[in-house]
Amino acid sequence: MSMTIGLAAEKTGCSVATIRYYEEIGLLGRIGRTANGRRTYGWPDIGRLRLIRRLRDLDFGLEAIRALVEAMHSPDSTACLEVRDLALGHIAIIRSRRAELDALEASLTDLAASCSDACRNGRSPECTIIQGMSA
Amino acid sequence: MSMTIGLAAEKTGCSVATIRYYEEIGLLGRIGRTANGRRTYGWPDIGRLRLIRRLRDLDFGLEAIRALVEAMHSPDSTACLEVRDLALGHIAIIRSRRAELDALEASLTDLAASCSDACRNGRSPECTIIQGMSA
DNA sequence: CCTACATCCTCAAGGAGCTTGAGAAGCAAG
DNA sequence: CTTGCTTCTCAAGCTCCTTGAGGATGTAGG
Repeated sequence: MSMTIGLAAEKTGCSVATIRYYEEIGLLGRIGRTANGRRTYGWPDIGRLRLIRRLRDLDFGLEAIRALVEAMHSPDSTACLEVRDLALGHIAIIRSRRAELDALEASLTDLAASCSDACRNGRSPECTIIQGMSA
Repeated sequence: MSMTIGLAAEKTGCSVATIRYYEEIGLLGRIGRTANGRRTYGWPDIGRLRLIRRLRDLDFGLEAIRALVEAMHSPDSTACLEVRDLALGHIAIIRSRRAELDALEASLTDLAASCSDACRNGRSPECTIIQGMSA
């Protein structure tokens, strides 16, 4: 029923060090200890870690996760709906990031093309990069 | 001809602190000083800063930028072609990142939808999130 | 029972790319 | 002269962990 940190790491996909870190910053609540001071994890802990891991995979920040986890432990919680709203908000962020990436790709493509054109034979004064240096 | 750091910041779009940081990590080479120890920037410095800034906007890492900047100062340099190759390599990275974002968005959309379905009236045991907690 | 070796513990620092702050000094304008 | 902006030098903080040192414990094999 109660596992060592290594086992918990296996079951959750978090590294041992990461689990300790999450505890340190207060994401896990109280974690039990054996007589000799080793951490012990039960199923609720595993579930919590898995949830955290999933939300991290979804690119939520630790503060957002902390808020959610806390919401889930308050009795009158509508945590589920909160999660949904956070997810929806997050989608907006992702879309704008993707737009940035698209712009980035276009710029880089241009850059590479102009380099190829101008610098076919090595360094050229026409090169956009070199221009950036001196302008 | 020679500007204060504040002016340089204005002209390059880097913050004052960032410019000092770039100097500290050796991206700028030698920066002049006035008699009382204030930094002075000439046009070549401005150009170099602008280039760095542009490459950062394009999401190049500082180490890559350092390599490029150094290449540009070596006499036999084909820096321009190097930049082009780096740009091309970078495009690949960007594409894979965008793919990740796409997957992320899909997951979040699913998540939000399942929340909406299951938790229309507040917390529900069916909710994927709540399941994550206890499973 | 003894010896490896794996796992655990607690600090502490590192990494990327800056930002922010403290505390002090200089410079220009009113 | 005073006010207020800019500059200076450290130094620490941010995010999210990872890596390492140094030491104690648990487990398996001989």
